[in-house]
Amino acid sequence: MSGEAAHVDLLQDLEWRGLVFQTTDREALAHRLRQGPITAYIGFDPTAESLHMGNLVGILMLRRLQLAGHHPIAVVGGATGLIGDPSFKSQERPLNTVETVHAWRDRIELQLRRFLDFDAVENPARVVDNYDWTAPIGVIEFLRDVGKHFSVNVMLNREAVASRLETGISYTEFSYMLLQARDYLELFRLHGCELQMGGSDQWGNILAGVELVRRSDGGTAHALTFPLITKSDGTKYGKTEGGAIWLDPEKMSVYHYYQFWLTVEDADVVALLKTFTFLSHGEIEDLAATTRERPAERRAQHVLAEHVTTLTHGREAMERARHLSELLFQGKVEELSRDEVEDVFQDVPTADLSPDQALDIQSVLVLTGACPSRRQAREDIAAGAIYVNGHRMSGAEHVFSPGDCLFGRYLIIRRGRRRYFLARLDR
RNA sequence: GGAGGGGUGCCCGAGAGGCUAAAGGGGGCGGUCUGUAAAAUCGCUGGCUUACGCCUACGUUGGUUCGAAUCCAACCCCCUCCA
Repeated sequence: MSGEAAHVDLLQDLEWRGLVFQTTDREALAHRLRQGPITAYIGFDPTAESLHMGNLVGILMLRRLQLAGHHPIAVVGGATGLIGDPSFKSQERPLNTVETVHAWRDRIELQLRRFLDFDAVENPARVVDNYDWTAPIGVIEFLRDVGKHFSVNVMLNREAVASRLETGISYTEFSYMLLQARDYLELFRLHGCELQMGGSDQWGNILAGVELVRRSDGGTAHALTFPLITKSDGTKYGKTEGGAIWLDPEKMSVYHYYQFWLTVEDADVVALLKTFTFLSHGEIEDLAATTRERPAERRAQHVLAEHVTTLTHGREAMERARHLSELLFQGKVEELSRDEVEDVFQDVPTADLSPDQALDIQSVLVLTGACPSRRQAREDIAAGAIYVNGHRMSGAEHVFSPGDCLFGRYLIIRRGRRRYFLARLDR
């Protein structure tokens, strides 16, 4: 990653990228940032076993901050993850067990470590767990030292909690804000942390921390939120195709991750480049112009997919995904070499079939997961949606012989324009 | 506690004894067109079956009927109003 961002004013860069939604006193924050390195944090609660693309925005915010010479802290919510953030949630969440949350926390910490530089001489990144300072506090101490600074009246008026007043909210989740506020205070005291960032849904929680720092220690703490990412039409990303865009390759293969970024709409691609890459303003403007003038080229999408996939999974994995994409969408599938099939199809749903198994096309489609049922398989074939080894299938009764298979083993199945599946015959 | 209204397929929502695997939307999946885009347009959208057909499905359990999503009873949830 090039560090050209260092030459640009950080706040202005963030604003240009559309990454600033709200801040506490903007001038005060800008002034503080100009004075010299600041310590800032973002929290990540373990609510799943992996982080997703929404979290990536925050991770990259920390990275941008670090590139600009500041000190980033990533907080994993080993404590807050046990409580549950009610912000803008319509329903109370079930409590996960301590074992589950802490297992998730460990995985998430490993993910976070990929994105930040922990060996920087001047400003190494840090990962800390709020469980470390939250678990030891006694109830009485907590209620006296933290609780006394909060007005329930104010908390009830927060937009983030408003919807829950109708459906109900437990005391547990209602307390969440105090824990997060105390995190900020703790980091302010321990590391001189003066800025907390987060998604716009975190504004209330962050402000609670800002106020606690002021009331408790008379300190000045800043807040900055970034907008939650949505498509140009206002809908959420990853709603289709089985949900979230996960950063963990076990949960979403590198190929599918690469494909997600590659197939992004023209209307969204520039905003995504700004949010998810470290490309300079000039580079992004060039790509925007290319998208406008020669959209069919999809330059911006290619650059986006390459950058974000490399960032998340490393260069080698990205190149494999790109290679697979090229083979599947440009090359002739039947021209693949044997090694390429083995190497590159790792990320595609695969069914291993024993030689004595029936190889009629309907069974093969169901076994590979290409079609949910034999009935659907027949319909898909009739609709012309099924290709095997590059040839569109027309008969629903076809039975494959080893001779139909690439290298006597492989049936490369494509459903529709771009979904691939592999059937592999055991030997 | 009392009085009403309601629970239908992935979601919303019609249906009010046979013509209902259940209108219409949305979503999803495909075809065409394209640029692995958007928009448009067409088709499919419970399972098994070449097909006739069979099975499973309208909150749950029973019942009435040749036949029930539709009628009856009990039960479980949800909403509104009254106390």
